[in-house]
Amino acid sequence: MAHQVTIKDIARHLKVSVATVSRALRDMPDIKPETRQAVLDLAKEWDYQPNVLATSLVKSRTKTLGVIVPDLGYHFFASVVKGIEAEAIARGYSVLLSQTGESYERELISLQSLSRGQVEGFIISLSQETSNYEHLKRLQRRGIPMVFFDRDTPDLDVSKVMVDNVGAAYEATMHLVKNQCKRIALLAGPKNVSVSNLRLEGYLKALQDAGFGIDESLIIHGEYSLEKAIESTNHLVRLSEPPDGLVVVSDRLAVGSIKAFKQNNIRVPEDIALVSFNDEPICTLVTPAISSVAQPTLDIGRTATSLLIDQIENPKENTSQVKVLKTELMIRESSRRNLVSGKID
Amino acid sequence: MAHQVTIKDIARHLKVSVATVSRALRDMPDIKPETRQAVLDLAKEWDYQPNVLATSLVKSRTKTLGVIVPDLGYHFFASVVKGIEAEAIARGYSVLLSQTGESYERELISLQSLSRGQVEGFIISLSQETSNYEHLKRLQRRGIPMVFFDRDTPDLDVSKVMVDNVGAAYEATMHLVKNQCKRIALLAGPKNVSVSNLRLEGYLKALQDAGFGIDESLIIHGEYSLEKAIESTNHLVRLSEPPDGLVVVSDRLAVGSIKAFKQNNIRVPEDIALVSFNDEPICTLVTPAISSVAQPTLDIGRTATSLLIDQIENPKENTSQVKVLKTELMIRESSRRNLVSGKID
DNA sequence: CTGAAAGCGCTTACAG
DNA sequence: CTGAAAGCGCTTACAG
Repeated sequence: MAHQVTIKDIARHLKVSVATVSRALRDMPDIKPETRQAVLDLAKEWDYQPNVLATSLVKSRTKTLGVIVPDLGYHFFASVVKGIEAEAIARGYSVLLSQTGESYERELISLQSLSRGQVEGFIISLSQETSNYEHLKRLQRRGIPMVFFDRDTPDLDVSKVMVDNVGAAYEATMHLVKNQCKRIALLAGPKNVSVSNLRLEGYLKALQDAGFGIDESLIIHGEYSLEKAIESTNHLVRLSEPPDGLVVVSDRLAVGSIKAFKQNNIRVPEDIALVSFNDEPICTLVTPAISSVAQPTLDIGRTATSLLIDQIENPKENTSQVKVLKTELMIRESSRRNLVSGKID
Repeated sequence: MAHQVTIKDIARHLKVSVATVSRALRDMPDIKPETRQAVLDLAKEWDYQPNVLATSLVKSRTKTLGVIVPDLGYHFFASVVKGIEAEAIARGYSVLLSQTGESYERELISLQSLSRGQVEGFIISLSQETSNYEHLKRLQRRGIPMVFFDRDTPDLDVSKVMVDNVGAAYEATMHLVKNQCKRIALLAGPKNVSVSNLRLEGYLKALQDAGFGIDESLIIHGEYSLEKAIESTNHLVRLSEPPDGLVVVSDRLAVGSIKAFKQNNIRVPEDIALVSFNDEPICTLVTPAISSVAQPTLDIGRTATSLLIDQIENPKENTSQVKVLKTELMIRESSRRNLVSGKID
C-alpha cells in the first residue's frame, strides 16, 4: 500500500514545522494567512487525510459509539440502527456497528474488541444466548457507559430504552374487543422470552378489564417459526369453541396464522380478527394486510444515542435511567371488522 | 470516564520497563517466566485491555476492513454482510460497517472518514444516487484497495464480485417456457438500472432461444414500488392478449403482482405462472409461495472479502479481477404448473 | 533476560 | 506568527 500523506510530509515540503501545519489545517488563530493558504493548498493537492488513530490517541477521544445488535436481518434492528446513526451524526459522533448473530461468544468478542480504545460507549441489544452478564459488568467497572434497548436484563444497572409492551398488548387486545371479538386467543413465544411474557400480561389485563374470563386453552406458547405458528393455529381452529379473535406476538408468526386460516377456509377478519406486533414491512404485503403494533424504532435509536452521548459528555449528571416509549397500533384489514362490508380476498 | 489501565501503569507497579510489559503480554521469547507471570497476573487483575489505536498506529496496520452498503434493511445486503464478517473473522480481520441510505453524500462521508487510517481496504456496494466516481478514484490513487459487489460501475478498474444476472434471467424465463407458458411478460425496474437491464437481456435471449417472438407490450419498466407493480400488473391483465407467464425483477414487485392477480381473480400459477428475483424471506411467506432466483449472498460476501484481503496482503500479485457467481432458481408454488392438480388458495 | 531510546501521526502548552 | 519539546499508548531494533 502506498504511503499515506502526513503532516510531516507537508511540513518538510513547505519548510515549516509540523505544529504549524497542524494549526493551519485546523484553522487555528495566529497563523499567517499566506502560510495557512500554502498548507491548505498542498494538503488539497496531495489529498491529505488526517490519521484519526493518531488524533484519537492524543485527544483520548474517538467520538465513536459502539452498537451491538443480534441481527441486522431483522427489520426492527436495522431500523433502530438508522435512528442511532441519524442522532449520532447530528451530534458529531460516528458509529461502529457489529452484529452478534445471536451468539454470546460473538457478543463477547465484539464488546471486547471495540472496548480497546475504539469507542467511548455502547448501545447494546443482547443476544438470545446471553445469560451470563460478567462481560458487561466488567465494562461497567471500567467506567465505559452503555445503554440497552429491547433485549434487556434486570441484572445490570444501566440506562435502557424500552417499549411499553404490556400497554401495547393491552391496546391490541382491546382493539379486538371493540371489534366484537368474544373469544380472543393469544399466540405467544417461548415461555422464557420476556417480551412475549410482557405481551401476555397486557393481553390478560385487557381480557380482565373487558370482563372476559381467561381460558388457558386459548393461550399457546411456541417457538418463533412459521411452521410452529401454522401448527398452533390449526390447533386453535379445531377447538370445540374456536376463537374469533387472535393476538400474535410477532408478525412472522402472524403470517403463519394467516396461512393456516386460509388452508382451513376461515376468513380474516370476518371469522377471526387478528392483530400482531412489530409492524414489519411484510404486514402490508400479505393479504389481508396485518394490523400490527408499530415500535417507534427510529425514536428508540435516537433516544438510546442521546442518553449515551449525555453520559459520555457528562458522566456525573447522567446516571442510569429507563425510558419507556409509546407504541402505535396500525389498524389494517386483518382486524377491521365493522368497516368491512364485503369480502375482497 | 475512568482512566483505562495502560502498560505504563503495570510497568510502574511492577517496577519493570514498559518494553518488558509489552513483551510479556505478547508472549515473546526471552522473558523470565516469573516476570511474565507477574505481568499477566496483574493485567488480569486490573482487566488490562491493550489500546488498539496505539497498536495500529505503531504497526501501521489496523487489520480492519470497511464495508459500505446502501441499506441493511434489504435482506440481500444484511445477508452479504454476514458472509463478509464470517470470512473476515476467519482471516483475522475486523469489519467496520456503514450504510449510506442510498445517499451519495453519506457514501462520500463514510468512505472519507473510514479512509483516514481506520481501515486497510473497502468492500463497497454503491448507493443508487451515486453517478460521480471521483471519491472512489481518489481512494484508488491513494492506493487503498477496494472490491465492489452488486452495485457496480464500469468507470472503475477494481475487483468486483457479481452475479450472472443474464444467465439467471435466462434460466427463470426458460423455466416458465418449460411450464407451458406461451406469452411471457417481464416486469422490469427503471430503465437506467443496470441489474434490471441485465435481467431484461437474459429474458430476451431466452424468448429467442425458445422460438418465441418478442412483444414489446409485454415488457414494462417502472419504479421499485408495490403500487407501481400493482398498476403495471393490472395493465398486463387487461391486454387483449394477456400473458400466461410473468418474470418480475424483484420479489417486492412480485408481491404487488400477486396482489393484483388476486384482485382480478386470476389464479397463480394456473392462469399465469410467476418467477422473480432475490429469494427474500417474503417468498415463502406469501400465498402462493413465490419462485425466485436466489443470490449466493454468503458466498458473495466471502468472495469479496477474500479478494480484498489478498489485495491488502499481496498488492503486487493481486490485480483487479471480476468474479461472477452462480445463482439458483428456487422453484415454488407460483410457477409449479404441471405439478399442481387442484387449487389450494 | 531487561531497559533506554526512537518512533507511529498527531496535538498542545510553552517560549520566543 | 512559529518552532521545539513533550506526550497519547504502544512496539521494536539496539545494547548490555
